[in-house]
Amino acid sequence: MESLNRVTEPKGRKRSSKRDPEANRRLLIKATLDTIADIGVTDTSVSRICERSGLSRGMIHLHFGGKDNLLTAAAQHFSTEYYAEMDRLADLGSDASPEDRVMAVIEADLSEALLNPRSTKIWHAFRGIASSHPGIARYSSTQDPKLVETLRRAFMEIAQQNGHDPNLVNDATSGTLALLEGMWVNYLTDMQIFSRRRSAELIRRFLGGLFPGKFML
Amino acid sequence: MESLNRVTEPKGRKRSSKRDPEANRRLLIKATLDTIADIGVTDTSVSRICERSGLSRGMIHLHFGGKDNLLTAAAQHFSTEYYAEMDRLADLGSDASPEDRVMAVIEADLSEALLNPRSTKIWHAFRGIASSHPGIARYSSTQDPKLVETLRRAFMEIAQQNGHDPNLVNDATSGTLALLEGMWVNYLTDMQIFSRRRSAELIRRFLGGLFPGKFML
DNA sequence: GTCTCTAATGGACGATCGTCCATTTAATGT
DNA sequence: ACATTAAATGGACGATCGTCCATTAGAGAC
Repeated sequence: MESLNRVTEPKGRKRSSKRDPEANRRLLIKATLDTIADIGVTDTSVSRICERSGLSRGMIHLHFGGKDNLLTAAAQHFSTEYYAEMDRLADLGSDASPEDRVMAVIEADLSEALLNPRSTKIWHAFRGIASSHPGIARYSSTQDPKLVETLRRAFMEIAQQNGHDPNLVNDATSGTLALLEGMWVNYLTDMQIFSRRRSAELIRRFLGGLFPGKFML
Repeated sequence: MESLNRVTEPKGRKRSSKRDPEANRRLLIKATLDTIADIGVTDTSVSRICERSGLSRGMIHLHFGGKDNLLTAAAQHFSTEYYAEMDRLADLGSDASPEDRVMAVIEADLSEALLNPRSTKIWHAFRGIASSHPGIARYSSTQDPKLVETLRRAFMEIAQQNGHDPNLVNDATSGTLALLEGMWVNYLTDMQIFSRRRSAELIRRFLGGLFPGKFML
């Protein structure tokens, strides 16, 4: 964001310990997400966010201009963080086999780092209000272009070894994302019963059927 | 509900045209669901529900004892209606082939009767607040026992013709429901792009991979 | 008609909502 | 040390929230 690196800033110190607007901005966003995960969007009010962050009530209007903008910023932050973590977990080098790369995405999406009580609650809360909140809808899509491209490229490599029809790659990509979506819902519905391993193996099995001879255990 | 059929009631007349508590109950539930679909759960207030139903503000407390109970009743009603319509659309006789029965469920779930703007918005709105609203969580599951059993039975018949491992049936059932879940999300995210036909064919393709020789076009 | 009982009304109520701003506090420049 | 500027505070404000209840209206029973 902040494009100018203030030349007056000495050493590597982060400003001067107090009065850090940027840190407070982030603190508010974090408090918002935590509150949503704890008590739900419906009960997430300005007062509640402030009391959790330890900041005063005026800060939201000061830094975001209103509650709606804070919510949108929180949704954007959450989405960005999610895909950044996905990149970190699933980005094997391009020397890895396409099957391994696909499975890396699946296992990353089902890992505790991405799929946990906090993130599922936040994710579904945002999705639930997205229809009536255009600003949030922009960040509640599961079809991140980069992730889609990663999957598509991998499936393409697998498919062109044999002679499959062109829609196969599209279907494999959409189907994989849809299956993962379903797994998140299963996790939200009953976290006790849910098994990350079984979920990953289920998806592998579906892909194995789609690409005979591939995705075997 | 009303266990006694008041003997004094003449003919088939519905009470006496005015003063119909049961109708008002249903009217309130319908107004609640419509409001949620229109402006979202967050903005769905007692006042808004009443103004839409044309009834007075006291009715909610009178018939449901509070807003929370009304919301829960609305979620239950919606869920019941959904599965009733699913039954109506997908219940081929048991003389139909298991493949046809599975595809009937899939096509029903993707039909305009079940998958439309109103129902997707309501469904995801309820799911979004389910985590912080135990009463609603009970009706936001996608794993309706009867529907699961229908699919499981059909996949069982398909599987036991060949000699597959026992987990195949469970995986096929869970996977089909997960894929449908993902399709609903796709529909919510972008209704313009969504295609019912392509979605159904995608799921069929995945099942075709799982059961070689079956689910062919 | 009168009595009885319940459905239904609509406003009162305190609590809380989100917004906004006068004021205070802290850091920087001179 | 003082002036300047930005960050941060916390309470005032009107609007709206959900609940509750005194009251009115309507439909049998007698």
